[in-house]
Amino acid sequence: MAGRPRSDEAHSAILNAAIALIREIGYDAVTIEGIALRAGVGKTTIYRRWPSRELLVTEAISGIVRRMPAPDTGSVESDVLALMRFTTGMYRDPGSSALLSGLVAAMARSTVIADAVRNGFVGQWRTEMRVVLKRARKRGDLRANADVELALDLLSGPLFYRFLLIGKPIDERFTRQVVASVLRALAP
Amino acid sequence: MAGRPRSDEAHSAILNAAIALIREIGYDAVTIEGIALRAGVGKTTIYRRWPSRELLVTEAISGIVRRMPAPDTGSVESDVLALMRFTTGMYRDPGSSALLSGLVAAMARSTVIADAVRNGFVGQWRTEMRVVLKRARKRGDLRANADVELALDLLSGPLFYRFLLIGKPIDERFTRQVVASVLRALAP
DNA sequence: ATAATACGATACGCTTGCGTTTCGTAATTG
DNA sequence: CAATTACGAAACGCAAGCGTATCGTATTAT
Repeated sequence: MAGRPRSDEAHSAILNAAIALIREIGYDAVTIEGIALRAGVGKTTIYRRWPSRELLVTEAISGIVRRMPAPDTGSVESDVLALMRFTTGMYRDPGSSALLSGLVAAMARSTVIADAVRNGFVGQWRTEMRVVLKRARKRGDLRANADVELALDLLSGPLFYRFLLIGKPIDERFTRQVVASVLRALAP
Repeated sequence: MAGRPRSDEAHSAILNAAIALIREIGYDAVTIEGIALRAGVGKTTIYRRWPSRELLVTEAISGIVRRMPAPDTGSVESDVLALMRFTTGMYRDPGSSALLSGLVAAMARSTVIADAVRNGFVGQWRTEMRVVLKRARKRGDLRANADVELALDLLSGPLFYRFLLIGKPIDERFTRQVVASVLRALAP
């Protein structure tokens, strides 16, 4: 076979433009034409690769996953805090509010996007935190019957809620308070 | 002055149609024309009352507030649970996912809508829960220095997070686990 | 009765984005 | 060099919703 190969440059330019636009104007407001313009690419190039905006965005979301810390300091509290700070770091990023809220809205309407998000950074975070908590439990720093899955929700939930619904700052003090409370609840 | 008065019927029909549509198709997909059609009303009638979709929806949101329980059973746990069940009841309502996620996305882009939501059912719930927790603290069922505002986030957050982001059921068991954990963390 | 205002309905011109097609150019294989 | 495929750019017809204007009708105060 012959022919010009598809440009990897264009591919990633499109994905990056998609994420940037979601951050700036929200998922629902993002258009294929807008992405093409931002990426410096013809619409044709996009349609050749993705049949729908949904699948494009799904792939873009999956690419958001950054390297996540896998802390093991010997102290539950500092391990947990390290992962919590990864979350708060994300929240501090300008545009993350539009990004996250747009994704949440899209998730409510599309199982494909919902799965992509849950298997993406959300799932990864939970996986790492699960390791930290199980290790702590085995070590006796948490109750033997402590429910790890519940703990994940207790830790992430308040930040997520405060960030998206209440709109108050997720500062270090708040984060520490949440961690301390949850660890106290699960203490032996 | 003379002239036909504005129809209260039309007014509430429009607001109801707006809420129903947000539930069904999400905030971003709701159009003025759709609302007019659903309400059995001319577009003119809508534009005569609201200058923008945003303000219309803001007023509709403010109307969502239902009567909220103000429990005082003598037991912290059952008081808290009563208010928590008010929340879970909302979540159980079909379409509440699209409603809430759509509002969250809108809040990220409009301070007006954000304020309406926060002063609406969210604020009311927090007000009631605040009363319950402060009473419990005064009674000595919670630590004297228990942070009530933090407790509100610890209680609502996990449900909100699980509902919108994780997509797992908010059943009675989960609710009880959250309440028990938070009360344990704040116990004297 | 008459003037004033709101009503639902319908049509208007306008804009935006859709998904497709066409074009001349660029890159790759054989 | 020839065949093939991707590229960016531009134009296409189409559909939806915008906000406004114009109907004839209905409801009120004077």
